Amino acid sequence: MSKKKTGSGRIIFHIDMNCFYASVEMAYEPSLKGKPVAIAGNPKERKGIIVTSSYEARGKGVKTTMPVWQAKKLCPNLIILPPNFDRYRAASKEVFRILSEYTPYIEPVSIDEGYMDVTDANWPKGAVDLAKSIQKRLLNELDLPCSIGIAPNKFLAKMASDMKKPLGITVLRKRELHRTLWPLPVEKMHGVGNKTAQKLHAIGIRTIGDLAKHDVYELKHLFGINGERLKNRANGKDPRKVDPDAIYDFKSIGNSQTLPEDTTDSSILEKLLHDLCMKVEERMKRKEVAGMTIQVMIRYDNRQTITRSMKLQSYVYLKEDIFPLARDLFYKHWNKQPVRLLGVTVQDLEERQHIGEQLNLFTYKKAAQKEKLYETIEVLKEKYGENPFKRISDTEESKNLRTSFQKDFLDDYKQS
DNA sequence: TCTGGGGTCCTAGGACCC
DNA sequence: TCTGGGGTCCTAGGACCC
Repeated sequence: MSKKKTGSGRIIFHIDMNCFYASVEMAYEPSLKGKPVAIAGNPKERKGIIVTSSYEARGKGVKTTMPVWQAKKLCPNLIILPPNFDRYRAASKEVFRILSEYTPYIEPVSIDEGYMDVTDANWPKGAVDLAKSIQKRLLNELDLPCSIGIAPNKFLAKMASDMKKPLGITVLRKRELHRTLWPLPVEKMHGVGNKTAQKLHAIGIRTIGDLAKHDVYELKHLFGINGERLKNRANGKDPRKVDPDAIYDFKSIGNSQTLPEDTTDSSILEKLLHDLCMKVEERMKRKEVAGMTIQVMIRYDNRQTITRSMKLQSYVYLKEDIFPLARDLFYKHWNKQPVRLLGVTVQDLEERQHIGEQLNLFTYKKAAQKEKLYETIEVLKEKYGENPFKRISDTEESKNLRTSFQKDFLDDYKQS
């Protein structure tokens, strides 16, 4: 239903949990309330940056991504807690469970924010009252504060939720944009980061209002398709629907890690690469997906970062498949300089049941043209049953078989 | 003793095909 | 005698967000 709705007359909420990680810790340990609290990693492992902080800490100048030592200088009595992601995930689940009692049209955007299309929510007292009810329940039942933006589309709702924190409820109406949205500096706009802000300033655009009125051709020339989109949003236009299924089609799963210290020791690097592949496998198994592209990221001691990727001939999700490929990619492109961070990502994800069939169809169809491959298929069938291509890499032996099969197959296929 | 880790989307160039 | 133009796929990198 929500997907079919057109741009007119929708009521969209953006729910933004205030200082989410810090608030969850305070709900868990109420004695922390009213104190400057920050969530940060361990500085000894070079993960010591502020992830989130309470308003008390922010008041002293503590900001996200700031190194811990700097934050402590600004706020000596800052209480630093290590992140507890399981706890945050559990809290997030509770939040969305409560939201889903109001409407099924919910699109989670991240662990601590989401959109709701409440156009058809049955709430006779109106949107503001509905927002109050949601806010009150999250606070009473979970001890978690949130801000809510109410607007006719996602962009405006997002901007609205940002305007009053904590515990704000803000309505953004289209006809009032000239006094609500347009006076804001353009860098406050969602989608405008540092680089874009610089470029906009260079052509004389300082406020969102300036952007709303600017020549669309110049914007397109400078920013491509994004230029037109930014102008539209500045004018309160955003056609994106609230899509409850958006969370189900992810495009990639990756893990990366900064080393405790920069190194050129290949045994350390290989071990890290291996651990990363294990984590990726674990997450892919949990989500029951597989992917077709492997990407390795290398960040050097000077913070220069490269990514190198490889498209495969079949879907993978097992560490035994991912690791050798990731290792090859790494050694092929590593320039032997000290490494600061490594990352492994699998892209082009598909649900595993779904691709099982695809893979079979593909292999059978092509193989039928190739006499030589019949032999291989027979061997595989003998060993692994009628469906040899579906999942044959669970043992070392079958993995080798499959790899050589693929290689032969591709060579032949290319010649044909 | 500077700057984590999880993502998405867009662009641009080269290879290759017709 | 020389070389168009469209389309897709793959790869790398950049900008942005939380």
